[in-house]
Order: sequence, then structure tokens, then C-alpha cells
Amino acid sequence: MDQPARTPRQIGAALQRRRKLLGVSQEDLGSRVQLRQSTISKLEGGDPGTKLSTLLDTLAGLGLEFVIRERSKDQPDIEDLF
Amino acid sequence: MDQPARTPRQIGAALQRRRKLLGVSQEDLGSRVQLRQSTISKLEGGDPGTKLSTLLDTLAGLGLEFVIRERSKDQPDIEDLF
DNA sequence: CGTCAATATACGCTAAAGCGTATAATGTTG
DNA sequence: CAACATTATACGCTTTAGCGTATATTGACG
Repeated sequence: MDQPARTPRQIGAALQRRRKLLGVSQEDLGSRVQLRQSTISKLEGGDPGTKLSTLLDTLAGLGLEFVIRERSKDQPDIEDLF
Repeated sequence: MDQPARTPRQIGAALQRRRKLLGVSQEDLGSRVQLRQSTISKLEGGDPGTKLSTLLDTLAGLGLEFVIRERSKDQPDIEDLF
């Protein structure tokens, strides 16, 4: 159930999935971690310019964390292949 | 061997460890992924303002990837506890 | 369909990333 | 210690994130 995330879009999608699973709105999450709703929206949308701090705060706010591991060759590299 | 990374500093440290393990300089890595040596330096130093794209490019350049998982309670949250 | 919640966008403003280019501060080795 | 490599900083410049505030879109539901 751990998701590899190599692109901003994959990360955004994972965050959104989790948020919805928790049944919380961008607004709620935003006020929880001191970020604007619009910022969360951009992040979930896969904005590559998002600041690391913003991402980490949001992750934490959703009860998630990053793990760094060696790149597994199996997954398609081309990303977002649809 | 997979490292949880909850803060910019932890991430920077992990990247640096990996880079040294590969025996490559910041300069080499930088030209490899189209980033300046100074940028890599800041990233490894734990700059929270680093752009997501910069981080992901660097990770890829080092043959690493992120995995998103549920926050494990065991690790100390206070971070960088030394 | 109407209504209210939720999300995507917009605009002016401030702060700062990363660039290009250099140089200081450290490391590393012979 | 000398000489070279590596890494940390610096400065001006351009671009953009996120803020604050607001609104346009879209979604869910009675």
C-alpha cells in the first residue's frame, strides 16, 4: 500500500487520495497545517514548484511520511502514462 | 535500509549519504540533472524552500525514489534529535 | 433544478529559489 | 605544507510560491 512517487503529479494524487480517505476538505487540511486552500489545490494538482516545506507539512497533516529508497526498476518511468 | 524522511534536513542528509556512496561530486551530480552545484549544496544542507522539482530531479539522479506511506509512530517526531 | 459545499483560479504583494558567475572556506593527498 | 578538488557563500537578475482576499467552476444532494 506504500506508493512510489517520482513525479509531482503522482505525489499530488497520493495526497488527494489520502485526504479524501480521511474525509477532510482542502480548507480543513489547510487551516490544520497553516496553508491556504489554494495552495493545497495546487499541490494536489501536481505543481512542481511547490516548496519542500509545504509538501512535508501537508504530508504530516495527513498522517503520512516519505521514505527514501533505491529506485525500483519495475515501475514504468515514463510516469502518468495515460 | 529505506529511510523515513520527515524534514528537509533528513532528506538532505540522505541525499548526501547516497551521493558520497556513489562517489560523485555535487558538481557532477548537478550537471547530470541540470542543477547548479550551489543548488545541490543547499538541498543537502536541508533548505526547506527547495522546489519539489529540484528535489525529485536530484533523487532520480542518484537512483533514488520516494515512497509515501503512513506515518510510523515509532520514530521520534522531534527530529534531528542531536 | 436550486442550493450550499468544495475546489480551481485570479490579482497584487512580498519573499526567496535557482540561474550565471565567482570566490571563500574546507578537504584531501602527495 | 603545497597544490588541487570539493563544497559553502555571495550578488544581481528573473521567475514564481504562497499570502490575503475573492470569485468562478464544479460537485453533491434534497
